[in-house]
Parts: sequence; C-alpha cells; structure tokens
Amino acid sequence: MRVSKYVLPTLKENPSDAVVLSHRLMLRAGLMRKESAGMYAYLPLGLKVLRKVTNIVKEEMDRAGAHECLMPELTNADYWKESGRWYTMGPEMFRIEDRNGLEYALGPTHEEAFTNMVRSVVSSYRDLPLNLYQINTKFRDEIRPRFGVIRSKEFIMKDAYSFDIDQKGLDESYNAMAKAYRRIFERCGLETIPVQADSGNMGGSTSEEFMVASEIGEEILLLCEKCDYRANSEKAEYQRPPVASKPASDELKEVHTPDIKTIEDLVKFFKCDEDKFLKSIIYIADGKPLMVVVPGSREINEHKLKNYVNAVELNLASDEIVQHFTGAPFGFAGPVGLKDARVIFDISVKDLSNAFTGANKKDYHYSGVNPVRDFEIKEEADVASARSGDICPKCGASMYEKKGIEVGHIFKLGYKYTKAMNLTVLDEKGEAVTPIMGCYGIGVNRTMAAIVEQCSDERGIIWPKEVTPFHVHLVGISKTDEETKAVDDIYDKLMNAGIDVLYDDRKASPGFKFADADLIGIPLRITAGKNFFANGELEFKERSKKEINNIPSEKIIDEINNYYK
RNA sequence: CGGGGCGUGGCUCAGUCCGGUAGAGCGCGUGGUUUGGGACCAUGAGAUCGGAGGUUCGAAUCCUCUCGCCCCGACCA
Repeated sequence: MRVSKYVLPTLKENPSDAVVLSHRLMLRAGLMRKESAGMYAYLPLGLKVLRKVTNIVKEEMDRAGAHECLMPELTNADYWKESGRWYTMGPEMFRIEDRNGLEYALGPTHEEAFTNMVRSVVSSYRDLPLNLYQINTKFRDEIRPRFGVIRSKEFIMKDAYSFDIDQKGLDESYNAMAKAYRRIFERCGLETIPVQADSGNMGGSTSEEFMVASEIGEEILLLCEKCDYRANSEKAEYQRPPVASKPASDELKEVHTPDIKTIEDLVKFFKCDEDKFLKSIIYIADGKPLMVVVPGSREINEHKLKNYVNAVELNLASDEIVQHFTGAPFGFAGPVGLKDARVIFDISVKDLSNAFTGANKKDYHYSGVNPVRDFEIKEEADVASARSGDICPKCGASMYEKKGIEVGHIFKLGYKYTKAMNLTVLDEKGEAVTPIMGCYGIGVNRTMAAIVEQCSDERGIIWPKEVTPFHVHLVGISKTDEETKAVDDIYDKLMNAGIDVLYDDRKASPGFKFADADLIGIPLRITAGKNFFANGELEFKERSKKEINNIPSEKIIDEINNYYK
C-alpha cells in the first residue's frame, strides 16, 4: 500500500481528550477516531490490526474445537425474561422497543441467545460436548466509559459457551479454553497474568481472568512473591497475620466519644493507629442481619463475605436496622456485649489486643477491648480484602499488589441458563439431562488497546509480529525520478513476494517519514536511501532496536521472510 | 448520580478576570528553494467563538438555561 493513496491521518500532538497511553497512540497513529463518548470508529490501519487479533482468536478457538456462529445484536426480551435477567440486569442493558411495542435489548452478553439456539439444535447427549462462539459487538450502558477503547459503550467481544453432559465434561471444555487463551495472548505478543477470580453468583466454581499488568488497570491483583498464587483482589485470600500485639493488659472501659463515628474520627480522637479499632459493619444477607468485624485499616471484601455466608443478596444494613440490631445509631457498633447475634470475625481480629470498638450505645466506645476476654469469637472467617504485605494462603510468603486490565475471563457457569431456559438432552438411558455450561470471553478491541499499552516507547507503537498491520514499512528517500523508479521497483518486488508492505512514497523529508514510521510501529522498516542508490543496499531496521543493517537488495526478501518465520 | 475541568479554523492552544474590528503554532492549497530524524521562503483558503435566550450602543468575554467532552468518585457485573 502506498501511503500517498492511503488514509493515514497521523497526529503530531496528543488529542486533548486522550489521557492514557494506548488511547493517545491509537488516535495519533491513525488507527481510530472518536465518534462520541465511548464509541470509536476504526480507520483502515486500525481495522487491519483488529482483524489480525480477531484471526488469532478464531484460529485458536477453532483449534480448541469451538465453532463460530453469529448472533443477532438485537435480542428479543422474551429470552431475557425466561432467564430472569430482564429484571435483574439493571440500567447497564440498552433496552429498546420496535414500533409495535415489542421489547428488545442490544446484546450486552449472549448466554440466553446461545442457550436458546442450542435448545433448538441439540437433542442427544451424542451432540455434546459443544462449544460455540462468536466475535461480535456488545453494548453496555457503562456508568463511565473511559480510557478510549478499554472501557467503551460498544465493544467487540469474543464470547464462547460450552455445553457438556456433566461436570467432568465441563472440566475438559474449561481446560481446553484455559490452554487456548494462553496461546491467544501469547500470539498477540501480550504478557498476561492469569489470576484466580471470583465466579460471581454461580457458586464457587473455577474462574480465571487474564490480566495485563498496567497502571491504568481497573482490577487489583494479589501476587505471591514466592509461589504461583495469583488472584484478583475480589477473590484473593490471605493467612492470619503473625501475632505481634501485646497481651491483654488494659481494662475494658467505656469512653465518651460524642459524634465520633468513622475510623478517621476515632484515629484523631484517640491519637492511635487505625488497626487499634475493631471496625464493625452490619450487613443484611438474604434478609438476615449480621455483623462483620475487621481491623480499622482493612476493607471488608463483600465478594468473599457473600460466598462465605452463601447469600444470594448481600447489602449494607440501613440505619434503622443498625439501630435495631445494636441498639445504637450508625457509628457505634461493636462486638462487645452483643448477645445472640451473628458476628463474623475476620481472621486478622483475634490477635489484636487493647483495642477500641463501638459500645453499641450512642456516643460511646470501649477502650481496652481484648478479643476472647471481652467477647467470644464464635465464627471466624477470611472476609477482609487481602492487601500488599499479606501472607500468601498457599505458601506463607508475602504477597504484593499489581493493577491489571482484564482482557479475558473464563469460568464454569453451571446450570443457571440451561435450567432456567429448560435445555435438556437425552442420555443413553433415554432420560432428560440438563447440560452444564462454561462461559469464555475475550475483549478483542480491549486486547488491541492492551497491546498498545504494553508495546510502545516514547516515539510510538511497536507492534508484535503477529498483529502488525503491515509486515514492512518501506521508506523511500529518492531525489530524482530514476531513484523513485528504483524504489517503486523494490516495492513491486516485495509485493510480488507476498509481503504486506506500507510504502511511504510521499514527497516529504526523511525525518518526517521516520517519525511517522516510528509512531505507526510496524516492526520492520526498510529504507531505500543513499546506500541503495549508490550500491544497491537497503537498510533493514527493527522498530524495537537501534541498529541498522545494510542488506543487498537481492537478499531483502529472504531477510524479511526470515524475520517473520 | 456527586465533585472538578474544558468547549475558539482539521489539530494543539492564547484571548474571557477588566466587553470595543477573532489570534498564534501545526496542518492544508499554490509557487519556488530544499531533502538521512517532524525543512525554508512567499502567498492563500479556512471560525455561525458548542447551542438558545438575555443585558448592552457594542458580547468569544457579563447573566440565565441547555448540549457535548474529559478527569476523580459512587453505583453496577
């Protein structure tokens, strides 16, 4: 492709509304343009990359035995009502009506659609296992789209759904995807961190997220320094911290604390460390109140709590319930003297001593609080969020935090949709069996952005070999018509050899062309300049390296093919 | 939804406080000179100053409303 005939609107300056690296570079390199908040249009160069990523995904999904389909974007509300999600999805789902008042949603995900399709296509255990996928646009009315294509209202996702006759089959389908995902991201040139993740409401089954480490990541990961334990903070467990505190010495005393409610207030009031306070929070789990106690500096992990108490719904209790449950208004709750109430102590609480906590009485706290002595620990669990410095649940070493962009997620979904939508097949005995599902997603354009985020330097993008929009960026620096003709011949020669070439044939200064080449980031730059016109040598430069090699023009095709081998 | 910031040629921004004939750089057109890291000279085109209403002799600038965009947070999965 000749640049003079192509659409390549590179920008020298950063567009004012792009803040993060990948967003800036994708706009500046002419890959895409913003349509509107959270919606982007791909230009030819960007589309080429997107297609490369898409093809890798397809190839690896197919290799793993999945089959590609394409679902409508406009999804009938009936199926959503059948699964119940029409009522539970909330405002994240774009809902529309046709002229007759029939309801639809713009597909935010496609469990229902696939389950429905499989229902009409499959009838025997012999048709299983089945893994179907599509690469299609998803619509989500995000609360706040941001970071360009990383979180947008409309995005491209590969979503796959597996159907197996039993748990063992699901395990196999899941493992095949776990393997395929590793290959996909590796081929994309992306370093991902697979982490254990919370599987949501589906009840304790396996789930793995593929994360790209990044400062702009919206997920927090906990990684062990020694072993391979890696988990999303929603899921991450930790071990009881070593006992460092002094023995119980202080007497339990009531202290007047007028209007001192938050940990922040208390730290100021008592002038001591956050962890001297037993933070006591009241929740309602499936209609029943319970108290959770953690040290002042820790956050309660609602995902872990919800799993631990096995609740479908978990919410913070209202002020009225707090008043009723503890006998005091919000801000003065504590485990001391709380009889017959369910209190869950985080594992980090037991070894605290001479602490403070709410006295379950307006404007009063206790000082000199000592677990066991002053209250019984009937129920203890790991319900606080793990954090940097905490002890690895697996090996006992220390863990650290990293932020990550989620590019893929695989999990064992279970029977939720097959049951709700009444999908059954007949087994060997002729009895109806409900298949079990797995669900596997990849954010395709998010992956593209993550690649840019990870593969760039101060001059621009550095595309990994497998996703580069062109193989070679040919830069011609010719001064005469004869010289131009000679470079044109090289271009033709490369094209005829099946090499995808972007040929900068513009009448521009060399510096201008080099700067554009660096910005666009094609891994190989071939320059036809002085040496070429003098003695037929082309410059061979890798985008990621400094050095330039001079290659006789007759050997250039071999060199290129060798590079891409 | 709460908080903060911003809308001025295609892009980046000045001008707004303190009202008085819309600016710069980049990009673009034309002519010429250049040509190994975003060349130079000359010349030219291009703006309902986000929109509507108001105040005023006069509004990019002041007032009211409104739309859009960005950032932080909450919410949500």
